[in-house]
Amino acid sequence: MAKKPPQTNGIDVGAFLNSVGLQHAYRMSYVTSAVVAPGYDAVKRETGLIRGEYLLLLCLAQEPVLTAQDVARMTRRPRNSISRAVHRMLDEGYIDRAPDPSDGRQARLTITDKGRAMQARVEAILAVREDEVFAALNAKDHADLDRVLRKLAAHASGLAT
Amino acid sequence: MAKKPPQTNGIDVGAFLNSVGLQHAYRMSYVTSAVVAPGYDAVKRETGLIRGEYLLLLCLAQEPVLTAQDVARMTRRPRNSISRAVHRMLDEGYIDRAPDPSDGRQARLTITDKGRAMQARVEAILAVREDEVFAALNAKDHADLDRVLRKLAAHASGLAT
DNA sequence: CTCAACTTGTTCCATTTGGAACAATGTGGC
DNA sequence: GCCACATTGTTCCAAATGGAACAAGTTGAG
Repeated sequence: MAKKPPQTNGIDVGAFLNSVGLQHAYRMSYVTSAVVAPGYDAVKRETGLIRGEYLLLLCLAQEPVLTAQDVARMTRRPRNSISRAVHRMLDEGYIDRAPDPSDGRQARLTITDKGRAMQARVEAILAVREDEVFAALNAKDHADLDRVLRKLAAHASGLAT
Repeated sequence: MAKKPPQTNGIDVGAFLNSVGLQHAYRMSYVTSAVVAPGYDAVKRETGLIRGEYLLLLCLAQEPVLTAQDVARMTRRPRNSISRAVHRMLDEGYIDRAPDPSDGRQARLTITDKGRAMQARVEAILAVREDEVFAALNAKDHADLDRVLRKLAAHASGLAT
């Protein structure tokens, strides 16, 4: 089944993207949209979780203990979004929260088994779309992209929010 | 003035990003956030334009004539967002609209001189943040990233919305 | 020609989003 | 010890967002 060509009124989106004045940002943003937005929609449709919520689970699946603030910084999302997500994930039993004995302001968040199961489900959903988009790359492309993105992510994490 | 290290409670965001299970998507999304979100905020603060609005201008700066639908596809944004943007940009005198004589449903959008001036201003604002983030890359990184992103963008433009 | 199916642009509405202010707690200079 | 200042998590609220339904227009099969 042939794919409909990405043309509209003679506008070729791919060609357009290759002529934008900004260096990489627009193209990167476009590709990100193509991966993240449909993945986000699929996760929401299939699990009911919204972005801040599954990001919280993904973070807690990587690090055993985090504060809400940690998650906010790791995901570059505002604190109040994470705060809401924490409450909903607590209600669902996907995470636990315990006051930090050494700092009364913050709470230590951990993922539950139920939460870990949901996180695995979410990652599987996200991986489908991701694989579709990155299927265009060969081994060298993958390696190069990986190298550059690691460098960029490390650098960007030091920049102001 | 030294930059505060990107650490919080022992969580190194850069290291975290390099351990995420998803292949490229999360890192790419993170870097995109680091470029696009602050750029978006800066544009909004300095010009009052929101995302759909300046994307519309950027598109029209590249292609002399577009329909609202073209812009929606090029930017992967819903049509109603573009519709709103068109009305506001018309009110501001940044674009013109003329009915398409060959198809009564659609309208031909073009950018005005005033719009082009604003678009240049927006691109300058966006470039500042972009340069900051991509400053971490050397010439080979740039070339590799460019090559891979072009490939990805071309491929993604053929995928479903 | 006719009618069903489709496309464009729009409005309506519920949800998501994030800035700002806030209380509670911790920190550091003196 | 005390007090100004910073930090965490929260609530409130206005704005942005995107799905759904819609009218107007176009297309194509028969």
